[in-house]
Amino acid sequence: MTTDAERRGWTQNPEAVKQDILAVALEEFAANGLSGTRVDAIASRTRTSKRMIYYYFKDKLGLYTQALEAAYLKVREGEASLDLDHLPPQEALARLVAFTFDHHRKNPDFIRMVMIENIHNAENLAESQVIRDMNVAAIEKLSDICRRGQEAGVFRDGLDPVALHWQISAVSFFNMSNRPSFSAIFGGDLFEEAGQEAIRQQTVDSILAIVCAKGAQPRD
Amino acid sequence: MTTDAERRGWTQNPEAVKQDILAVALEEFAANGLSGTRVDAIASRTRTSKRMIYYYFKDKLGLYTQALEAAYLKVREGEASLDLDHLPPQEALARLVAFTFDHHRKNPDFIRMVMIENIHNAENLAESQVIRDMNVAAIEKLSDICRRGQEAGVFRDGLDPVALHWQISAVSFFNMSNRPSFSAIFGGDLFEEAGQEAIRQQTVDSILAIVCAKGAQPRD
DNA sequence: GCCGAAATGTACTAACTGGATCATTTCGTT
DNA sequence: AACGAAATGATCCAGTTAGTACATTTCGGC
Repeated sequence: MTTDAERRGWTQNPEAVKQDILAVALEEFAANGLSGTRVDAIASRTRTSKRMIYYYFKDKLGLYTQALEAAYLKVREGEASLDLDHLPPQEALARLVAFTFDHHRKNPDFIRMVMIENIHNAENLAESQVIRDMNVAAIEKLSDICRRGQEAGVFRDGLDPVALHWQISAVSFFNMSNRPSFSAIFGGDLFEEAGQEAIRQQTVDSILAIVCAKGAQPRD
Repeated sequence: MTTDAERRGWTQNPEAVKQDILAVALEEFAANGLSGTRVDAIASRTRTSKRMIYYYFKDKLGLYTQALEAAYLKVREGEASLDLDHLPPQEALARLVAFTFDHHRKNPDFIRMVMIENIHNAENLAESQVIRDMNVAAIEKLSDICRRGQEAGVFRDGLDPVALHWQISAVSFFNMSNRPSFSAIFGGDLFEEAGQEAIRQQTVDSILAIVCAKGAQPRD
């Protein structure tokens, strides 16, 4: 099927142009970093021109910021599907950890954007109210599980959901972010499928271990 | 005291010049990334000139590579002081984890260099035999503890020292690398002194939990 | 004290790169 | 169908930056 754009020179289509640019920009920034990315490189991979980048996104940093938001948005959308309310607390937590681990694996561009943003001290991320809101919401699932676990007496008191989230994120994130250096040094075994399953299980176990009340049953 | 260099124009001092350049380069690369760093910026902070950078390090990438090696060297030197052989396995492991956690905190430049290197898929790191050797040696302490723990019957069988090291590194590294984004989103409480002690303890606990043999005493 | 290689300083350049300018086309509204 | 705002294309430019050419100084060995 030939679109209008192909038949004639071009058609006005602001939204599609914006999305086209944004998608390419995300890939380029994720691949090359902020200063490493060339605006011309983005433009040339686009169906439109550099002119439009500046028209819609003001400047390189504006484009980068929106690409960052797009990355967060995409990843948080993928999390929404997870429903754990019907599971007992231990099982729910185990699922959440395993899911988080896998979810990070499936979103390398997101990981790289966050890495890059951290290199820049999260200065752009800090400006984005959108991103803060998304993430604070993301921790509610975990808080909920903690509360249920404590009410059921299977989790210990004094749990800090943020600290738990911190640890879950740490391993899930590091697994992707430092894969190149880690496997360059220690070999790639851990990043084969079998290795990944092992460290995912190890992660689940270690998280469950620190939340479980003394004397409570280990699950399974 | 006035040195010869100050009295007259300058003195030949290859080694000092090299080290001067390298120290500044490490700071600049750690702060700004590979493509974000300006060779002129390094040169101007040096007691010497850009000319010497190219004289001793060939090009920007050569300088970067050596700065990376210097960062690794410095951090691995700091680890050598740790002696755990006289401690019982559980205690030794707890100490190693806590030490690793703190050691990462004390070396932000190293963290940032590794982050940057991972952005570049560890391509330069992979080339460096020096770095690989250093790191493989670093895991021996851990292997040793595992072996002792298993012989004493307090650690479970089938431990993988590399997987353990992976998890210890993950939290210790993430604690520094993602601090900007994490605290932008969730606030900085975890990175105050009290918060850091809490998550360090949480890390120690979670590692001990996954190595301990079923039914073995929790330490303390 | 002199000679040559190593070390250093100064000035320059060619290429790159973010961004701007100018001109043109589309298309909803009237 | 004409008008004006929005959207797009084609070029250009000024500042930056990695890297170099050329000249000079130091200093150990003889």
